[in-house]
Amino acid sequence: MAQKPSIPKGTRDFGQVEMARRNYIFDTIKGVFSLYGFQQIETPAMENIGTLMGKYGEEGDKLLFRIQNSGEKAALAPEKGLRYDLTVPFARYVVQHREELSFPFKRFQIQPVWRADRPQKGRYREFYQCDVDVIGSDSLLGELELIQIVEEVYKRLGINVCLHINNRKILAGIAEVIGAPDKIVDITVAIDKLDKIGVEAVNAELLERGLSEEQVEALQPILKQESGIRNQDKLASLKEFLASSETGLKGIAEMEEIFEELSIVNCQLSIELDLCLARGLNYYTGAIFEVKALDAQIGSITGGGRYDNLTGIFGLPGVSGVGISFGADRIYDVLTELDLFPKALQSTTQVLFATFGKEELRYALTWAKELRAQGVAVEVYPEPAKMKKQMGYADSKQIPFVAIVGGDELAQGKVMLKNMSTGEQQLMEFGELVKALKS
RNA sequence: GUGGUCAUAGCUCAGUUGGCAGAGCAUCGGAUUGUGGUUCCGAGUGUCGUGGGUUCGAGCCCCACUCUCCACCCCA
Repeated sequence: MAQKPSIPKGTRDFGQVEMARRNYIFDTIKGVFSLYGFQQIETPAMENIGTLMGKYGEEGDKLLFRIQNSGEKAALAPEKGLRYDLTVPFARYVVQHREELSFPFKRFQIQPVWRADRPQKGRYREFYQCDVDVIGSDSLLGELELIQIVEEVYKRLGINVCLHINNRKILAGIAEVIGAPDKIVDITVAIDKLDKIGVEAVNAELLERGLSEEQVEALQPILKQESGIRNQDKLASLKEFLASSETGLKGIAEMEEIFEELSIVNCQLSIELDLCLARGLNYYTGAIFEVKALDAQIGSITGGGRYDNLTGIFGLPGVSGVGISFGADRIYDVLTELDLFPKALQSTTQVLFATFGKEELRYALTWAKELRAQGVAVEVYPEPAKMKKQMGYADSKQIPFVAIVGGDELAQGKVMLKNMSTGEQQLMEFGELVKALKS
C-alpha cells in the first residue's frame, strides 16, 4: 500500500455498525417528532456567507468554515460558508418561504453542521444536529410540547435524564435588580460555569468582567440556591427578589404557566429550575433548556429555548419561535457507555443462498426473487465457492438462515434450509421456506 | 486562537544505551472436493504519520508539518 488516504481533522467515517446505531437514534427521534405534527425539511450544506456572519457572536464567526471561491474569483473573499447550526438557516428558510408556509410552522431538521473548532472527545468539526422548532406562535404550549418530546425520546432510548430549565427574562431581571442591566451577557457567561468551576471562581470572573463587589454580593442568593429546593419554592422566593423588575416578573409568570401545563399533562420527566443555566447563544429571549444524562458524564445532550425575533435579522420582525436540538453524537456516546443499544440492530438479511455450481446459482436467483417479492431480505452468494467460505460469510454477517442448493435439491425442486444458531437443517419446498423465514 | 500529548501490520499494542522490524487478534490457505461459529497446521503484510537534520548506522536523538487525545476559550 502506498500512501494511506485520510480524512480531514475532526471528521469521521461511520461503519456499518455505527450507521445501524445512528439510524436507530434518528428513527427514534423522528418517530416522536412526527407524533406532534412536526415535518422534516432540509437546507443546503452551504449558505451565503452573509446569512451566517454575525449570528453567533464574535467567537462564532471565527469558527465558521468559509468556502473558497474557485476559478477567476479564487482570490476574492469567500461568499459562501458551511452551515454552523440549523437554527439560523431555518430562520432564513422561514423568511424566504413565508408566503408558502402556514403558521405556526412546525418543522424538524436532521443534518450535519460544521465548526472550525479544535476537536476533542465528543467534539467534532462535522457533527449532526436534530432540531425541532415551532415558529410563528407566542404560545407557551410550544415549550410544553418540546418538553414532552424530550420526555418521550429519552424514555424510548432508555436514558435517564434531567431537564434543566431557566428563563432569559429572569436572568435579565436579575441583572436589572442588581443594577447591571447592560452586563447580562457577562453575567450569564460566568454563571453558566458554576457547576464546573465553583462559586469562588464564578465570583472572580464576575469581578473581572466589570461587576462591582456589591453587585456580585447581591447575586449570591442566586448562585447559592440549593438544587434540592422545589421549583415552586424557588419561583416564590425569586418573585420577591425580582419584585422591582417587570421583565423578571414576566419571566416568572411564564415559568409558572409552563409548570402548570406540565402537571396537567402529568409529565414524569425530572425537571429542575436552574437559575445558573444560561446557554451561550444570545438570540434566546424566554425559556431556555438543557438536558443532561443522569448516568453518564458528558455534559448536555439536548438544548434549546425560545427566541422572539430570530427572523428579524432577515427582515421579518415579530415572529416568535421555540426550539430544541438533540445532540445525536453525544446521545450515541451515552448509549454506548451505558450499553443501551438494542442488540439486534445489525443484520437485515434473513437468508443467504449458498450454492455448489452455476446451475444451482441460477436456480437460487429465481427463489431469491420470489422471496423478496414476499418481503424477505435475501442474499445470494455471488459464486459457488467452497461451502466453508459461504457459511463463513453468513456467519460473519450474522445471517440467521442459509439455504443450501446442490444437485440433489435442484433435482427435487427444494432447498436445504439451515438454522445458523441451532445448526439444524431441513429439506423444504418454496411454500415451507417462506413460512419458516417469516415465522 | 493558547498550552500540553500522541502516532510502529487491517486492529490493539511491544520494541532495552542508537545496531537485521515484533506479539496477540483479525485476514488468507490447508487439515475437511456438501456445512459456519470450536480445534490443529501453514502464510502474508510494514516508505515505523510526512518532510528535513545529526550519525558509519535512526522506530529510538534534533527541527518543522500533519493527525489523535487532553486542558483552556467556546460549544453539541
